[in-house]
Amino acid sequence: MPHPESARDRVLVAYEDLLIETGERGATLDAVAARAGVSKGGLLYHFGSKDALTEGLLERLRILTEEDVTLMLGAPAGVVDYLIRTSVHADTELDRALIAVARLAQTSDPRAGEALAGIRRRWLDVVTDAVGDPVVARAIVLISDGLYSNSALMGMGTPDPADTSEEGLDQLLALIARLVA
Amino acid sequence: MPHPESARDRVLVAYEDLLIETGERGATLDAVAARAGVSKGGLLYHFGSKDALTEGLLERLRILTEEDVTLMLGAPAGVVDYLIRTSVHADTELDRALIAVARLAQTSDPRAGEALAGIRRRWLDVVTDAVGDPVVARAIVLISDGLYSNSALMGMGTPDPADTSEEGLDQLLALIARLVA
DNA sequence: GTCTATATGACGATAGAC
DNA sequence: GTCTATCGTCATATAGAC
Repeated sequence: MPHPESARDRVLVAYEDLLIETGERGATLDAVAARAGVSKGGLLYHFGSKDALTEGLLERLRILTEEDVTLMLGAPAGVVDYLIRTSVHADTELDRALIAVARLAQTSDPRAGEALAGIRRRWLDVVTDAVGDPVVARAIVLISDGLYSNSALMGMGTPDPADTSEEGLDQLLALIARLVA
Repeated sequence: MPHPESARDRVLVAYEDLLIETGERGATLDAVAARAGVSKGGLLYHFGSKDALTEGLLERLRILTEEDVTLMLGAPAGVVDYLIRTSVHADTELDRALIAVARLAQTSDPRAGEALAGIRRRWLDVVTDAVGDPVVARAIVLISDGLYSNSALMGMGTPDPADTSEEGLDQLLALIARLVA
């Protein structure tokens, strides 16, 4: 975010927050405006419609994804370790944008669904390159999907600590290492 | 469903359909009534409120889950084979109820989230019993979660054919067999 | 750039006829 | 058991002042 204090950016972050906390239903223009500290009219000056607001969020997700892929490719412990460890909700900027867009994807916004599918495809390609075997790569990305789904995407109360704890992830990665070897 | 033609059941199925196709936002009382072929007043005779409608759906999910666990425990090819193969969307009654409830879980209905968490816990227990190793069991259920998430829960366009095809599942199961052995 | 005020429509729910 | 009619509320979006 170039100018985090600008009203436009505050609005985008508020929209993200409300999607995460209350789902699409609660992320109304009124609520977003109140959270961002502007009036509804002020909000609609920056984003001419709710659709434009969503487009802004998708653009933000694209940018954050590119940054993440770069980090993943340069990760000291390797691509797989990076992917799995970042699959549990850690409240990073990417996490938050991803969860927010996931909320939109379920309510039949096709653009949101396509954006998520594209990101997943990107990850799968990187992992396939890293481990060689495409079936193993699929299994790894599916485990990542499962972790994400449980810890962040679905609002299913408290996720299994075995899945989200440092120790649980270590065990999982040891298991995956057996597949890659 | 005891009396599939009764208006009450038609309403419940219509609610499910609309949650799946259009998300929570589109599953309004008006839309559900129209789809079920009754008036809004007629709908509200059977379910006194939208909350009661949701409660009816959750009850239906509970019943279908019990049936599924029974089938899983008696599956000829084993528990793991059954779980993985039924993790891609196959349009069964359970699938549909599960997806519908998942839509509600994301928009902050705590009961829906708890229902899903309970089902997942149930599956994890059964798989842990079957394979012995709890870490392997976690990995298997996570792969199942990932498959579900991609093929049905998230509206992400066309899922990867490698994940949903018979052949793709066979490859995945062969990989899992290496972990269990 | 940001505000208030308002138009327009949809949603959930109630009342009461048949 | 199912209908029509209607109320109150809240959502998106517009118009126009400052």
